[in-house]
Amino acid sequence: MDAIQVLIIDDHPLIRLGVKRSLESSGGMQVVGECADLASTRKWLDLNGKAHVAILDRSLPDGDGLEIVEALKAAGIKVIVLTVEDDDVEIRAAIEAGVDGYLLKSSDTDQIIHAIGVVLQDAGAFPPQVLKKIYRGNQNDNPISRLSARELEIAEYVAQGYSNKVIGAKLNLSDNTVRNHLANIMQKLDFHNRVQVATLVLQHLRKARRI
Amino acid sequence: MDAIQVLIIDDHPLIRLGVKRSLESSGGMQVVGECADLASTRKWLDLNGKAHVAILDRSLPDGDGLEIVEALKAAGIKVIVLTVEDDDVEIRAAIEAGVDGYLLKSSDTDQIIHAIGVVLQDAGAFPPQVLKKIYRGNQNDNPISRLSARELEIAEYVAQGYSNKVIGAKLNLSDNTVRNHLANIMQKLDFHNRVQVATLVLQHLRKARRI
DNA sequence: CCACCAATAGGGCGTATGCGTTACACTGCG
DNA sequence: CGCAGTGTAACGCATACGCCCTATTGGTGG
Repeated sequence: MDAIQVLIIDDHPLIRLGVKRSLESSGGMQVVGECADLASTRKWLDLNGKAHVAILDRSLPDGDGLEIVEALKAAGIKVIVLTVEDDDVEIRAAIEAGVDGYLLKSSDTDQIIHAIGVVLQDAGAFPPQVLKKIYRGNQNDNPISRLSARELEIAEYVAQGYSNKVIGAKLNLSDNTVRNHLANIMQKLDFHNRVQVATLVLQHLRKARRI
Repeated sequence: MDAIQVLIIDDHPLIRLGVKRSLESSGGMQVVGECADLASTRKWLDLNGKAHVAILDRSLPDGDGLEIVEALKAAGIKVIVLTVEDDDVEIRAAIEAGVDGYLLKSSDTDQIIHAIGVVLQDAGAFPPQVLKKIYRGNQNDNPISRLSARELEIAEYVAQGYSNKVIGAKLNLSDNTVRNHLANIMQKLDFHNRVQVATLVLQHLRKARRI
């Protein structure tokens, strides 16, 4: 059997080296490419790069690693995300992007090799610790998702420390209206003042965009 | 000349492997120990482990890597921090803990080898990108540091969404007193409402403890 | 010892906020 | 079509908040 061809996409030279050596020393694997960012990955694909599996980091200097998943899949390359992000939001975003596996950087080298074997059999490689996160995440689903678009807009202004009157001016609304929206927001979230709304929004932002 | 002995402390097997291979392939370096957490590092030191340099990660499963710096220095081991944290707060904390070098995990393997050579000559290994952070950090020094201990305590309760009356009850204060403290806080920070205070505290917490 | 500041506490005043309620227009869905 | 959901707006009321002010106590530094 021919060697399994692996593409490594990670901006940390140390990680690239670690993955490369652990794969090559396991036998039967061959690293056919190393890319440090999205741009070089696209170039590698354009130059007719072929591989069976890509090991993909999320936090790349020029964007989110998930942006390149589609192109990789189109080239017939299985994608395993290897990242430090273990938030349920992040994991779900990766699954929705269509990745075949999700590993944490704290993984052992064996787990990575095992995951590659699994995804090549068209199965999903999601370790228990990762699945647990998703499951728990689905339980107490993000409370902020209950807000309507308009309410979310106002909640974001609240989080920036604006008064109802100022928010009203910004959105061309009566401050009465802003107050009503905020009242509805607080009712939906079971909060009793605007500071709680602000903290929730800030926490949510911290998760949504990685900071 | 004998080989330079290096101890690697990092909870990520991939990073350990990457560092190990890059050091060993450079020639003249020998990895004499690998530890994944604080506890095993202490054990390693107790068993009379000797090394010239330690490559230390900050985020370990059982605590902050900086906690072990003192013990390493006491054993005559130079310490180079290798981490993803590039906040000025984090960098300054490391320098105060007495580390000899500070590298980001995005560093190239050459930089690590170079840093080891530098610290063995009793010099500090702080790349320009790191030093720039500290410098800029010193400029607009953390505004929250202007608050007194009591004010900070109240600011933290504000960030948790409590009203003045509730904060007063929690601290055995009159709500008038809480109000006065908060007024002083807002004056010091040039803020005009409690939400701004809350957001600042939350941002600060995000930096101080890594989340 | 005096000056200064942090911490505590209170009063007063005007405004903002939170809470309940009502009302109406618009949109989409069964 | 009717109905639910959403966005908009207004009113009144009680409370919280922000912004003045004064005052005492205890510690720190000149």
